[in-house]
Amino acid sequence: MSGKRASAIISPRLLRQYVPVFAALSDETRLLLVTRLIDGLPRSISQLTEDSKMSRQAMTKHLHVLENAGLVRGEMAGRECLFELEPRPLEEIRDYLDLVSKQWDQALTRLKKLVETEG
Amino acid sequence: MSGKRASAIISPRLLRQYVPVFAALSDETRLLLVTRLIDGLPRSISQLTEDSKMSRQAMTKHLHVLENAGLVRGEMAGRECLFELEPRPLEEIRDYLDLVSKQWDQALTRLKKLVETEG
DNA sequence: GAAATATGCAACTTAATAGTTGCATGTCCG
DNA sequence: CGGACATGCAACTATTAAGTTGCATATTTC
Repeated sequence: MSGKRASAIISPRLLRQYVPVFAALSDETRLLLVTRLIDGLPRSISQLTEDSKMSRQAMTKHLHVLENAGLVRGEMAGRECLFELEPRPLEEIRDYLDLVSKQWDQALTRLKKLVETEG
Repeated sequence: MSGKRASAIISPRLLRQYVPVFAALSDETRLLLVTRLIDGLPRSISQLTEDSKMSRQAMTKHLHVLENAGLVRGEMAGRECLFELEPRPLEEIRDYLDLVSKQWDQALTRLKKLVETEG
């Protein structure tokens, strides 16, 4: 019963999958897009561009970055392209960050114990 | 009792603070650095460079990116500079992602109800 | 069918990022 | 003190990202 060292190792292979997701979220415009699509309602590119100071093409590029990271999904509906949120990747990196956080806490506890034992 | 719409709005001002953190994590080398420092033990730049195929200067730059995002803290100790993890920003964006995730679930529930009512 | 709307594609500019190399400085150890 | 080690600073290159403009195409709507 000597304290389970649950330190589930995070494989580099898995880490690599997170990179494009973090990259997609490392931009204010795209973070705003995500929080805007949070209500589950699909929106067209024009709609999403409307109250922005950016060109439609710039917004389109941002949406493609999000789409390539799997964070949104666009579907043609007539002449417009409707985008909606895809929460899976968000949940994955949240779980990753949660794991890191928990491992950090475990590590601190372990280090503390070590000091007590030695001191 | 018509279903609390707890949709705590996420302020753009707050969102902006997350950008550099996500940016710092949008690189494989830096993600590896974070997971390596997760055990709480400070490590010198040389140590962190050792089993990498990268130059020391490149690694130094990566560490500075992490440091500017508040994710690590470096301190001089004699002739070497020891870096250790600083988990606060990680926890903050985890909480943000958790909020997004929860709002998404709420939104889905709401939409579902709406369909039931109308149908 | 013509006008208005929504989008896609391509070329281009500008700025930022990742990486390199070379050299200078400071610290430890014999 | 002198050599080895650890780091800092600066200049330079190459690649990628963000944004623009212009034009082509498809779809509504009247």
